[in-house]
Amino acid sequence: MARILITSAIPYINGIKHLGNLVGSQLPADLYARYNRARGNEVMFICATDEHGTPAELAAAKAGKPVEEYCREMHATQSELAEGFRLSFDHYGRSSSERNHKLTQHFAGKLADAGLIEEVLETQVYSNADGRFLPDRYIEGTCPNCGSEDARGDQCEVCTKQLDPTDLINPRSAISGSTDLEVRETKHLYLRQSTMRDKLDQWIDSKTDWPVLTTSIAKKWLHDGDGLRDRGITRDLDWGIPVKRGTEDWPGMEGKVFYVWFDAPIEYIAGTAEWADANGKTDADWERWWRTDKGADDVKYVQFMGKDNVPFHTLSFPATIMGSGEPWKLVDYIKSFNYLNYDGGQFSTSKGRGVFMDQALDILPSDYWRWWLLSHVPESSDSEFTWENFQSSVNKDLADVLGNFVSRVTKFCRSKFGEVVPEGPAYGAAEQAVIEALQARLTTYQTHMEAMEIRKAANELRAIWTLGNEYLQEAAPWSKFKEDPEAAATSVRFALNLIPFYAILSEPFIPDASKTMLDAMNTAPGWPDSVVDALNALPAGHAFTVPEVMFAKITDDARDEMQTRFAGKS
RNA sequence: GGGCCUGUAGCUCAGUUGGUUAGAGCAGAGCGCUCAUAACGCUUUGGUCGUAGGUUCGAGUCCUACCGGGCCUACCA
Repeated sequence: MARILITSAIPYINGIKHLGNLVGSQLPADLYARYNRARGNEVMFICATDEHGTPAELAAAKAGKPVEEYCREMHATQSELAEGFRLSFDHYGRSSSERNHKLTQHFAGKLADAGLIEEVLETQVYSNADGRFLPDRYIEGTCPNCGSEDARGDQCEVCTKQLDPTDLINPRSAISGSTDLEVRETKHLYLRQSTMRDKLDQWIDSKTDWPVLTTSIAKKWLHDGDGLRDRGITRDLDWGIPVKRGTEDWPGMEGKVFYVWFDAPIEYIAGTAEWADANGKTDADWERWWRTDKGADDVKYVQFMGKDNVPFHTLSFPATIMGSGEPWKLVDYIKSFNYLNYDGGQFSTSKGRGVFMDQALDILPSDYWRWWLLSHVPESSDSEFTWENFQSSVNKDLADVLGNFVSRVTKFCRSKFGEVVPEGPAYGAAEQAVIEALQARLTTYQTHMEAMEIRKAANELRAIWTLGNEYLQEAAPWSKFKEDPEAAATSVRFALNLIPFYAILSEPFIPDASKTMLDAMNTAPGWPDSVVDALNALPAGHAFTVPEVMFAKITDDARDEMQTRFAGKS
């Protein structure tokens, strides 16, 4: 039995996430977690909300709430939505937790002890009206290059020229519009990750099986220009983890907090500690996942994330781990994803364009979304959500191929034999042929799931469902029944046995439907290590019930209505 | 500007280290079945693999240029 540690990139706190966010990390991570649990592996699956940073403060201010209260409420909301999508986290933590405070400060202390922290005096733009330092992109003004009036402090979107905030003509705060800005000196801590470049480079080179998307981004950062640059890990903000060196104050850093990208990945570890706290476990119980000196040697650690998160997970976080000099677990595999677009463009929170997690669950059950999203997950390039495609997948794959299979088998049995598994002679050549086909496809399915080739796994699963319909067509128990009811009974018994088999294989993709199938068949088997045994599991005389329609189809009218509703406003 | 990814049938995508007639699902056409959510099964029509060159006995697969789409570019997270 293997031990698998799984983390999903932690979603930012400032609002409800859209389907693109969901499919880019949490959903595939959940698929992998469910699969590994089903195979009998010991799984620790951690996610959390990422709560610090300027946008969180601004979102709270906009909502008219103290930032702490805002984050607590949004965490509750996101937790609820995660449950709605059946994301099976062992713990859904918060980066603002006490555990993360302690651990982040601990890492900073260790890095400082190792000589990897440098204090840097820099100048930044301060807004008197807003009472805060402004990140570069929160400063707007006229572009000195093209004259556009909405250039940002980091780059002009019109002419794409890279800018420095002080380049802007008539600079103003993007938050308040105030022009009462001044340049102030402020001291910050930098992580000297440039000194670890060669070590990180070798480490990345050793990961030959990682997706190209992952390694190419890491390589770019390692070798672009002068190579990996040092990175500021503190900010002048109120909301965040106070800068401390371990448990000691850090002279000169009073009133400053750690930068969200320093503390966010540490929350993976802290979140596991939160799990222990929440479940009456000891420190040893979470440390055996993270400390190679305390039992984590045999752990396989897999991270899931969108491509925008790759630099932090391939470079900054490993630099933190390695630089600490302590035996923390490093990631073994990074599965990264491209973006999901929406109907010919991008999802847009501000324009209300696209489907957000809460809306999705209002419209249709989570299994519908899970199936479409996972079977179209943007693995090799950006992919696109269209309502036609969604409707076709749901109606064809779920309703027609799987749902209708369950329906036709159970209803036929009920009308001819009652709601019990009929007997009939032993399986013959026809059944044997199906068993062999299933065994081959099951092996392929497992290979894809283990390799996290999600689209291919979904295709294989669909092909496994199709085998049931092919069998029925060939066996035609409705014809046999007229001359040889016993032979028909065997066919029906075999087909009924396929239902729990399908339920188990499908569970990582569509957990609710899986449960419906198992409940209807009144059974709860484990993973089918042997297809023959699995298809003999339900004996003659076993009672079952005919389930309700498992997947209602999406009509053209409903589809058109949703397409209009979520088109957004320009 | 630089880097990376991507362009294969109407649509969504597979195509392992270059090797005989380029595959799947959906959509379309035909046939069959009638147990089932007018569902299912079988057969079948669609592609000079973005364009132009090059390497090779042989290229969707490697190289170059160009065209199109996307992402990243370190103070949004």
